[in-house]
Amino acid sequence: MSCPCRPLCLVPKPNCSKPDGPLPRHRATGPALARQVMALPLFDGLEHDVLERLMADSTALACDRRTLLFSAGAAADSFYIVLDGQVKLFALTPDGRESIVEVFTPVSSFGEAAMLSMGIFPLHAEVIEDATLIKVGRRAFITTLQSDRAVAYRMLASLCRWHQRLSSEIRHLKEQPPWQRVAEFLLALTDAQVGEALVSLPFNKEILASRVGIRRESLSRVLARLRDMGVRTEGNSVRIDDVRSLRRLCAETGH
Amino acid sequence: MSCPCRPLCLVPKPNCSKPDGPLPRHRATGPALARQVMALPLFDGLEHDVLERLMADSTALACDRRTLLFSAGAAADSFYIVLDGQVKLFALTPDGRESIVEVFTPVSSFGEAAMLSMGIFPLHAEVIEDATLIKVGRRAFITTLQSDRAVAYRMLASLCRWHQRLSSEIRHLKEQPPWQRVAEFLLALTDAQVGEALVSLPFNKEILASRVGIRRESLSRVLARLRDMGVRTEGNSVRIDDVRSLRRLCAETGH
DNA sequence: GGCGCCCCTTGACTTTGGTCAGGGTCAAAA
DNA sequence: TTTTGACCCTGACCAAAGTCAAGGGGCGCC
Repeated sequence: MSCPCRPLCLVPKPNCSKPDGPLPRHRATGPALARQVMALPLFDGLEHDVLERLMADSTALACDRRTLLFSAGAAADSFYIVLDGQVKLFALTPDGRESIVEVFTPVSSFGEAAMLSMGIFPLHAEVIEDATLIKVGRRAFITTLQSDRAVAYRMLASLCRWHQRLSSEIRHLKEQPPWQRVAEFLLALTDAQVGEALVSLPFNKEILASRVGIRRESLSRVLARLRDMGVRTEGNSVRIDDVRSLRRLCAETGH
Repeated sequence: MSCPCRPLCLVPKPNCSKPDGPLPRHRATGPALARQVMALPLFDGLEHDVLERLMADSTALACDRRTLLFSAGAAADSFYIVLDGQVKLFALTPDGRESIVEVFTPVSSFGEAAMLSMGIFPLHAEVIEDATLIKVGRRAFITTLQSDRAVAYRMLASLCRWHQRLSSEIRHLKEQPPWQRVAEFLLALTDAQVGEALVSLPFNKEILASRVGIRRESLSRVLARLRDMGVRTEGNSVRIDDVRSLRRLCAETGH
């Protein structure tokens, strides 16, 4: 579960000759892994040895589906990086239903906010697809922050971007009807600007419904209605006949 | 519009004998103003001279209602602190309606996120109640960030808290029916935990409706329904008969 | 095969929020 | 005084999402 030489040696220095300790269930190791972690907006451009030190105080976790990482109210003394698999952050409504706030896919991180502000997780986190995670402790992280002021600045920018994403989601929830939110979600899965696109849903429909803020029955109906607009969905693969025209439809009046 | 001695001399050092330059339309000046600015979570605990330097490169603005501070797409090379009055951040839907994302009241700040991430404002900002603002330039701010690493850390924490607020709002939008969102909004206006409470709405019903994501007609109906639950509203003052029981109602099933 | 489980879909019905139109109150302007 | 405009409420109607119930298809397992 951990690297042979250190708690977690993800970032061998260029001249390191030791064989990379493979992480369970995750294909990338050593340099490839390092490249992935450094691809996180959070750590983008971080110096090699700073990252090395950070990772040395972290642990890698291999978690099965349905593992509960933490519950709301738990002390947040670390945050997580998703290398593989998926993790959902959700709340429980008083009547026992769960509402999914976010789903994290590789490569992304979550929990920094809770860790740095209140020190308490406000939501529950559960692995929904067998996952490989890195757990980064608060102390190590703060040390890193202080060792290099560029890190703090970069992290600030990264949080700001995230902030924008959240506030645009609020906008969408308020001003778009559900079918447009679904359509935009699908469109976000492809880079294509024109013509046809074939995308595959990153998770099942129950979760997708929760992400766009409707029930799964409504999602079914929405997808049925979208069929008339050239969105054919079978299983978890979706073919969009004309990306451009769908985008136009989404941009039109929420009415 | 600006302080007599400097672009903006909000923070006279203790031994400064110059008279405080009064800001138009804003009661607090000099030390009182400094106290207000330092009350911002963003600047909480900032050293006196650091703040002084920051403010020296800022400008104070007295803006009338309906002033457009910036439009979506404009270059974000500064952010704003609200000392007095109110500013709304909103988007325009394709059919010309506006949806308000946030309303800022004293003392708070906005625009940091846009400034630090993309450098472009994603929303429009308009003064909705005659306001006194401080406009802080990017360069000065970044200098401050770098001069004191504690600032960066504090700002990180502050952004994280904000992040939590946003993500809890997303939760509410998804899992609560409008009447609960309205009720929670009202409850957030009082500190009382039990018994009766008398609150006054910080802005008119049109804006309130937009904040909770419904139309003003719906808000009227919601307020009418809330009357049966002991929420009497006349004008912009609202009396809640039993805070405790209303809170309980809100916590119950969104169903 | 037969069974149960999971995921998804569909239909019938109910509830609710949006839309449109009308009207009321109040205060400032003409 | 009347007029105007800002703000708010209400009713009638409609479209859409939630709810409840039923059922289909795929898949692993005994």
